[in-house]
Amino acid sequence: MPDQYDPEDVEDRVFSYWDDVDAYEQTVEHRADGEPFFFVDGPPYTSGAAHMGHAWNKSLKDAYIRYQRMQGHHVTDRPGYDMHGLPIETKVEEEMDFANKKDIEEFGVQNFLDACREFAEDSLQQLQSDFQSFGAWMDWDDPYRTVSPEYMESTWWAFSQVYDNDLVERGKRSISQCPRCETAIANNEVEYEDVSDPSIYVKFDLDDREGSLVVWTTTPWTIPANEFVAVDEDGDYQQVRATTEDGDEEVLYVATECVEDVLSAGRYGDYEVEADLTGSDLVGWSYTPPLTDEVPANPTDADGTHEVYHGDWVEADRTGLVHSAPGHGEEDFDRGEELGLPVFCPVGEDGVYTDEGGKYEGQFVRDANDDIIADLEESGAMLASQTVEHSYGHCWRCDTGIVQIVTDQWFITVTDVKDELLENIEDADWYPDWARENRFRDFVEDAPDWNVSRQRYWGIPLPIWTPEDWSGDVEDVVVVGDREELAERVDQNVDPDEVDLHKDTVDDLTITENGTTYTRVPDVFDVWIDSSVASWGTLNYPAETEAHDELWPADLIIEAHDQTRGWFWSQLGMGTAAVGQSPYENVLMHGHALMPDGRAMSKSKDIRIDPHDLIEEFGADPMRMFVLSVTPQGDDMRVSEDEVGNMQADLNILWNVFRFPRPYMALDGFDANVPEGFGGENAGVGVDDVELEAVDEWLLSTLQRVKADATEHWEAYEQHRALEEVLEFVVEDLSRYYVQVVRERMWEDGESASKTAAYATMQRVLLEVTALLAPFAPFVTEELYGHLTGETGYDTVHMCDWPAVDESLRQPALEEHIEVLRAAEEAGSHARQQAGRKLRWPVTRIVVDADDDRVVDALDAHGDLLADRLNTRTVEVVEPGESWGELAYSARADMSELGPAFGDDAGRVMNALNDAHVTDTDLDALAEQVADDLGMDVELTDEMVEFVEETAEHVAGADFESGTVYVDVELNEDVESEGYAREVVRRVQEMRKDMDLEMDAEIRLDVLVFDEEVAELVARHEDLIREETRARELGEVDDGHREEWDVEGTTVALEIEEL
RNA sequence: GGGUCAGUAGCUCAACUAGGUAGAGCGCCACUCUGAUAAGGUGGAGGCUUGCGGUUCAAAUCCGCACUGACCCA
Repeated sequence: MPDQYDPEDVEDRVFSYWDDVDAYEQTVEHRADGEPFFFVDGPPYTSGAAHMGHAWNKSLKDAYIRYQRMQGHHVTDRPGYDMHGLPIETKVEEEMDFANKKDIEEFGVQNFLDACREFAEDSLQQLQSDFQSFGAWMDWDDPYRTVSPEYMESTWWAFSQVYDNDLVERGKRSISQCPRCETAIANNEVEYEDVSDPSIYVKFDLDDREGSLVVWTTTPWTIPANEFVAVDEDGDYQQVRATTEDGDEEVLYVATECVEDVLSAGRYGDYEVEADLTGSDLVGWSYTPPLTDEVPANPTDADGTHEVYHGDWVEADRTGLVHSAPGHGEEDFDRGEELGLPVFCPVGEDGVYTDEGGKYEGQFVRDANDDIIADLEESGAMLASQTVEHSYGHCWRCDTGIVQIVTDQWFITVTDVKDELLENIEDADWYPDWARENRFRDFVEDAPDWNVSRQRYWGIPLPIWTPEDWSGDVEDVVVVGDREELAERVDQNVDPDEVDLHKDTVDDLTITENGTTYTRVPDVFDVWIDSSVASWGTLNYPAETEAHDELWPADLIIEAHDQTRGWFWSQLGMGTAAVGQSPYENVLMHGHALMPDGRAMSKSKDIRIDPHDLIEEFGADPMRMFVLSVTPQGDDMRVSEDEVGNMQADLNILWNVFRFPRPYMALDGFDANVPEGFGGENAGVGVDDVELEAVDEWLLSTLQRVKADATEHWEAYEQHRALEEVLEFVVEDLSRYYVQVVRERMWEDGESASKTAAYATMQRVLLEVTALLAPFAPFVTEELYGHLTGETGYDTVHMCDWPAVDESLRQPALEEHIEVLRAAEEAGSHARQQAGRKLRWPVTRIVVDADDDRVVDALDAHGDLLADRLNTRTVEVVEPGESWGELAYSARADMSELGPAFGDDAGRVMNALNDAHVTDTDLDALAEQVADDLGMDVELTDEMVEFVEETAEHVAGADFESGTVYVDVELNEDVESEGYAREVVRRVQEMRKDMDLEMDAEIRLDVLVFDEEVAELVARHEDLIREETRARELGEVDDGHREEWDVEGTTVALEIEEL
C-alpha cells in the first residue's frame, strides 16, 4: 500500500483494475435477481463538453444508483442523449456560415441532417468519456439516443396515443417566432433580455365624434395590423381638451390615472377635463387606424374591426387603451377569435412584411419601425415618440429578437386535461416538496396548449399525413404509430427494420387509402417531445414490451431545477396525454453549479470552472465528494476549490488510518475477517471472536449509530448528511480518538488478546466505512476494499451489501460515557497546556468537578481511560452539588430565567451578575452585590445563576460541557523520573526511525545522562525504556548510531545498534 | 414586472420547523506532539447573522419593506 494518498494514481490503478475484472458487469450481474429499480436518465443535450452541472448531476445519479444496488436492487441505468433540435442546427449553420433556411435547402436537407448527426455524435462521444472520468457507472455500451429509429418510434407511438385520445389539434395560434430560424419556438425557449425599443403614443382618430384615443406600444411594426382597441370596461377614463405647443386644441381619451403622464409626454400646455367616463362608455366607438393608406390590405371594411372592445388584461398603465392586433399578440388573437374578427398578419415567417404589408412590403419588421414612426409623425397621429428600456424575448439559440405572429401549428391540447395533469402531479414525490407544491403546480396550472410543431429539419418528423384537399379537420388525418405500420401503409417500399425515420427518408412517403392520397406534414417535433418519452425510450418501448410491463413508470429521476419547465413538465404532459399517468414517481431536484462568488456559470462568457481541472488538481473522488456534500434539494451550489481540497484531505486521513494497523497486522499474521455481506465467508478473527475492550465496543457502537443515520439520510434523499456523518466518524472518532487510544496496544510485543481485539475492531470498522463511502468515492474505496479483503471478498467493493445495523453492538450508555470522557479529556489537555506540562510528563492527580451524574458515572465506569489519556496517577471526582475547597467563585447568568423575571432590566442584571465575584456559592451574597451595582432590588433563584469556580495556584483548570477539569502539576520524584524516561524513549524512537529500522527490530541501547541526579531518575525506569524501544540489551554500544540531545536542560547521549 | 429559493466568520455550512448570551470544519497565526507524520493536539484572531422597520422583556430565528444572487414565469 503506497505511503501517500495520490488520487490520480489510485484512479489509474482502479480504472485498469475495473477493466481487468469487469467490475461493472459483475456488479450488475450480482443484482440481476434483485427487486427492480427503474431509474431514468434525463438525457443531456449533445453540444459541447461536460460542465460542472453535468459533473454534479451525473455524480448524484451514480451515487444513488450505487446506493440502490448495495440495497440489493436491480437498477436500470441506461444513460441517454438528447441529440435533435434547433441548438445543433444553429451550431452547424454557424460552422457552415449559413444565414437562413434557403442556404440549408441549397446545401440539401440530407447533407444538412448528416452534418447535424455528425455533430451530435461527436458531442456524445465527448460526453460519454467525460461522464466515465467522473467515475459514473452506467450502461455506457448501450445508451439511448433520441436519433435512433427505436427511440423515434417511441415518440411516434406516444404521439399516436395522444392523437387517439383526441388531444391533437391543428390551428392558427399566435406564437413566438424566431425570424432567423424561421420557426416557432416554445414560450419556454424564449429568453428575456433588456433592450432599448421605441415607446410611442399614437392617436387613433374617432369616427363619430371629435378627438382621438391614445394608445401606447413598443412595437410600431404591429400598428399596420391594428384591428381594435381594448379598454377595461370598469376602468375610469377621461375626455380632456388639451392645448398643444402650437396653441391648437385637441380632444383626447385616456385612462384617468394616465392623463398627467400622457399629456406631459406629448408636451401639451394646459388642459381641461371635459368628461369622466368608464371603459364601458367607450366600448363600441369606432375609429380609423392611422396607416390605412400605407396598408390597404388591413381589413378596414370587415365587420367589427376598428372598434373599442373590453379586454380582461387591460390595466391603467401608460394610456389604459391597448392597441390590439389579432395577427400578432397572443391576447389580441384570443380576444379576436372570441369577437369573430378576421386574422390579419401581414408578416411572414422570416419577419418580413408580405405583400399585405403594403408600403412596407419586403422590409424586416424591426427595420420598418423608423418608416412607420416617420409616417405616423407625418400624418399627425404621433402624440409622443420616445425610447424605453425593457425586457424583450429573444431566441434562446441565436439570440434574435422574436416576433409574435399567427401561423398554422400542431398542438397537444394539454389544457383539455388540465385537471388530470394537476392530479397526476400528486402521484410523484418531490425532493424538496416545495418545488412541487409551489413552483411546479403554478407552472402546470398556467401551461398553455403545447405547440409541438417546428418548421425545421433536425428533429423527429411529425408522423402525420394529411389528405389532398384537406378540410383542416384533424379527424381526417393519418397518424402513424410505429415502423411496422409505416411500412404497411405507405405507397413506397419500406423495410421497417432499416428505415431511419428522419425527414429526408419520410418526406416523400405517401399513403393512399380509399382512393385518397395523403402526404406528410413537413414539420418536425419540438425537441422537448423527444425527451418527454424517455421513460419509454429507455426501455425501447413499444418495440420491446417485457421490460416496460414490469418497470414503468420510473422510480426515480434526478435533474436540476431548470427542468421544472423542461423535462419534469414535458414528461408529465406526455405521460398524461398519452396514457393518463405520470411517468415518474420520485423527483430529486437539485440546483445549479455557480461560480465561487455566486454568479451563474456561462460557457459563452467563459465564466466557468471545468470539472476536469478539479479532477486534475484534486482527483475524481474528492470532486465527487464535494458535489455530493452539498444538499441535492433545490439549492444552488457554489463551487469551492478549497472544499474539494478539504475532501482530498479527509480522504488522506482515511488513507492514513488504513495504513496504520497494516504493518502490525502483517507482523502478527492476523487472519482478518470478512463477513458475508462484504463478499467474504466470515472466516478469520471477527469482533465476535475476541475480547473487546471498552473503547472497541464504543467504536463499534458508534459505527452502528452512524450506519443507521446514514441510511436514514439516503432514504430521505439527503446523501450529503450521510457523507458528513461518515466523514466525521472517520476523522473524529476513528482517527482522532480510537487510533490514538489503541496505538500502545498495537505496539505491544508478541501475543496479546488486547491487540487482537483492536485488530478485529479496526478490520470491521474499516470494512464498513469503505462500504459506506463507496457511493461517494468509488475509486479509493475500491482500492482500500482490496487491501482489506485480500484473496477473499468480491472483485469489487461495489458488489457489497449496504452495511446493516447490528443492534447487538449498540451501547448508548457507553457512547454517552465516552462522549463525556472525551470532553473532559479535551478540557484536561487544555488545562495541562495552560500549566505548561506536556503530556509526556505524568501528573500526580487530576480533579474532575462534575456538574451532573453522567460525569460521575462515566468516570466510575471508565476513569482509567481518562487517566491514561491525560497521563495522570489518579483521578478524583467532585460530585455534583459539592464543591472543591480551594476555589473562589464567579457567577454566570441564565438568560432564559432572567428574561421572564426581569423584563426590560434582564440585560442589565445579566451584566451585573456576570461581573460579580463571591467567595462562596451563596445566592444572597450574590444578589446583594448585583443590587448594589444596579441600585435596585434584585431577587435571585437557583435557576438563574450558575456558579463558576476559579482556579487556585499551581492547579490549572478548564471547563467542559458538564464540569471542570483541574490538573495538579506539582512535581515529585516519581513523576519526574517517568517524565525523563519518556523523554529518552521518544528520542530513541526518533533515532530508530532515522535509522530506518524495521518496526520489530531489536536493538542494543546506550543511555548516557550528563547529570547524576537525572541519570538516577532515568535509571529507575529502565524497564519502561526497554519495552517501549524494543531494546533487548542496555549498555555500551560500539560504533552505533549516536546522537546527543538536550532534555529539559540536561544533555543526554544515546547510541543504538541493531541486533 | 410577478413567483420560488437563498443570503450567518476569509471559505463551506449548523443553529431557523418550538424566539433565550451565535457554533463546527477548513483556512490563517502562535505553541505543541512525533513509529498514521504532507497526519495529530491546545490556544488565538476572525461576526452590528445583507440592510431598514415592526412584534416581543428578549429576534439569526416571527412579520413587513428594501438590496443581492440563482431559477421559474411574463
